[in-house]
Formats: sequence, structure tokens, C-alpha cells
Amino acid sequence: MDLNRLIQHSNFEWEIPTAGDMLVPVIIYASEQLVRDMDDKVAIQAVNVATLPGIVKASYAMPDAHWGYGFPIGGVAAFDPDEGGVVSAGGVGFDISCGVRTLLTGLQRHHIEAVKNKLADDLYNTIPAGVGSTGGIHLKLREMDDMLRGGAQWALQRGFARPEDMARIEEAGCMAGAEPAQVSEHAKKRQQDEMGTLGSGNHYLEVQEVKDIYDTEVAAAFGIGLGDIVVSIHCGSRGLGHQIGTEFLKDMVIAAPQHGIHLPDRELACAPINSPLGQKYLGAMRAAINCALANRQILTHLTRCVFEKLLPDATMSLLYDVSHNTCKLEEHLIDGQRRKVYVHRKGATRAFGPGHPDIPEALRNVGQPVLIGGSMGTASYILVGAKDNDQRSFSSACHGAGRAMSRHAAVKQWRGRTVVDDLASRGIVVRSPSLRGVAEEAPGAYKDVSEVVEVADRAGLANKVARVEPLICIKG
DNA sequence: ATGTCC
Repeated sequence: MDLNRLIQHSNFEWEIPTAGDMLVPVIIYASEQLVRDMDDKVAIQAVNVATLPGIVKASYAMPDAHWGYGFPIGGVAAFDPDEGGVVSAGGVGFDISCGVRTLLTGLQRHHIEAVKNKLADDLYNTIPAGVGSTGGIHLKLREMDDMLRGGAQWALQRGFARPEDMARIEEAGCMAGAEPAQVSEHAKKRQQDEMGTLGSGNHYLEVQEVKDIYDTEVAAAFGIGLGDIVVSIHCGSRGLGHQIGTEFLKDMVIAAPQHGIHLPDRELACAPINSPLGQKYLGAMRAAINCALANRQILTHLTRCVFEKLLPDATMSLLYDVSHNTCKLEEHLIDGQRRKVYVHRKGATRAFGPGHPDIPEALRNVGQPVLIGGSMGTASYILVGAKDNDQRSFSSACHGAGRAMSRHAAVKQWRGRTVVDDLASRGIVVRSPSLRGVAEEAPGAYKDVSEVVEVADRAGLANKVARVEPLICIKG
């Protein structure tokens, strides 16, 4: 990205001032190096977002921002429904409510070493992974509606959760306002056999070791210490969310002129929040959020079953579950006024700071856990929402490393077998149904997550608590 | 991300 068009406010904050059709400025949180390396398309897309009706304050880009469908991935934008604000299917993305959850095991590395390969095999054999993977759970259409309304709370009723898990999930495990009736039968049918499956791409389940602690006090509140073993699960709403995104994108493009909306890019398809189509999308999207929450909950259950057999002393309590592709109604302080706005986070993590009422009581004084997944074979980070970050990007942080190379380019550069062998030589066991998938996700195809996290910390979005590194990776 | 093209 060309630095000449940017105004630098600090070491980690850059502005593209309001001009032309823009209603608000663009604010990018990044180091000079990350801004230089950022695709020009991030600037173009963030500027396009800044032209959408009802946008408030600014169109934001996180340090891991990269080119996406319509909105940049790593984009955050909030809209006021009373000022003609819109909701955008492209602003949420296709993998609705894709997210990460981390489980604490109460175990240390030496507990794992002796059974590492067996643990990897058992996890791989228990957790369906890969494109089109199906699981042992098959829901009737009527049961689908219950699941889409209830999320992880539904999973609790079905025996896939512990009651105490609920407080550790955004929205206490159930996204209110979900409307299964707005989800097409086709979308439901695609998902009927996919509950409790990992999917493909950058989705994974990892057994990780805590390798570094940056904030002892917060780490203690989170229940993590050096050398601890944790399990992280990264996945989303599978075929259902994708189908909802596809259908509403099409409908929103067609309806835009009727709503008097000029789209600078048809991929930015959106509808007024206060319109029948906008409301239908919100109802369907919230149902997809519940689908993702239920899915990660079932994967948690399967993981617990494996550990219970092999490592019965493992505690397997849930630290937290974050979503990073959502649009949520939240109250924020905007120009001195508390206003309710619809915050789009696409490839961005909610990161409420200390004291926020939506953080579980046990963690309220320290802040919301922010789980940042790395790429396969690399470190992941646990952060905490920074104090006063409401004034920076509506309490949002980055979500991961972000691709540095296309899947196509990655497959040309690496062979899956070599990647698996290289990781094995470093003590990381990878199990995947697809060697091509492994090549696509080669560590070198991603940016350095450490730099992205460092910038999120220093920009005051979320603060570093711990770094974890994988021992086992189940890859879709 | 995705029954990697209805």
C-alpha cells in the first residue's frame, strides 16, 4: 500500500481521510511494515465500505487485513439503523461465525508426550475433517430449526456440553433473534449431516503447549500457566453459513436499487437494517451463528470423549469461544453519545475490555479472552481485550495471521508430504485427509502471526497474555 | 470458507 495517501496518527494508526463519496474516514491499525505489505485492495475495499449508508465513525482495518469478498478480511464497520444504516452479507462473509475456542486440559507436556501419536490418531478418527465431511449426527429438518434457534444451548440439552461452558461463549451460547424460517431449506439440507465436523481450509483442531506468558495476572485469571496443554478448535457454520451468504448476496444485489443504494462494488451488496430484506438476513445470519456455536460445542464434546479415554485426568474446561465473522447489535460510545449500532466484524474478533457487562463474571475485571489462531504449525496467541478499546474499532482486534500467498501459489511451491515431514521433525504431528490441503495451508503461505499480534497489542486493541505452539494438528 | 462449477 502506498504510504503517501495516508495520514499517520501514531506508530500503529493510519488514516485515509474522507474524500469523494466517503462518509467517514478509513482507519488502519498496523505497523509501517504491515501497511507497506498490505494489498492496495485493502485500501480500495475499506474506502468502498466508508461510502455505505449509515456508517458511523470510520471504516476500520485490523493489522491482519487482506483482500476479501467486498469488505476486506480484517474489516470492522458499524452502522446506525436510524440513519439508513445497512447490513451487508459480504460484510459478514461466507463462513458466518467462523471462530476459535480454547479448552484448558489441566495437563502438562509430559502427560501428552507418551501418548502423542495415539492421541493424534484418536482425535483424527473421532473428528470428521475435510471438504464435505459428515459426522455421526444426523438432524431432521425440524431438529435443525431447534439447533438454529438454540446454538450451544441446544447442544447442552442434547448432552454435548457442560452447563458451565455456556458462560464462556459469546451471547452465553445462544444468539438471540435467530429466525430459522429465514434459512432456506437448501441451506438446512446442506447442514443436516455436517454438525460436529471440522470442514477444510484453515480450519483445525490443535493440541497446544503454552510456551510463553506475557501477563501473569491475566493468565492466572484465565487459568493458564507455562507448559500447560490446551486444545484449540477453529471452525464455523460449514455449508449452512456458506449457502445463506450466497443466497442473500444475490438478493441484496438485486434489491439495492430499490433501496436507493449505489454499490461501488457489487460484492458490497447490502440492505437497510430497517428493511424486510435486512431483517430477513439478520434472522438467517443469527441462525448461522447458532449453527457455528453448536458445531464448535459438538467438536468440544468429541474432543472431551477422546481425552476421557486416553487421559482421564484432563479437566477440559472451556476458556472461551470467539466468533470472527459476524454482525452484532452493540452499544458504543460515539462522539460522546452512547448509541446502538450494528457492528460488522469480518475476520475480526470482538475484544471487550475490562468491565464490559457481556464478559463472564469470573473474567469481567480482566477483560474478554481474545483467541488468535495461527496457521498450521505456527504459534497461536491468547490476548485480552484492551482497556478503553471502545474508542478504537468498536472493541475489535485481529483474528489471525492472514494469507500471504494464494492457495494456488502455495500448492505450486510446497508438497503436502514434505510439509507434514518437516513439521514432524519439529515434533508437530499433523493428521489430515488431504495432502493438497496441507500444501495450501503450509506455514510459509501465511504472514507472521507474531507481528500481527504485536501490533494489536501496541495499538491498544488487545493485549498479549500467552503464546501457544502446536504439538498435534488435525487439519481439514 | 465452500457438495473448491448448477
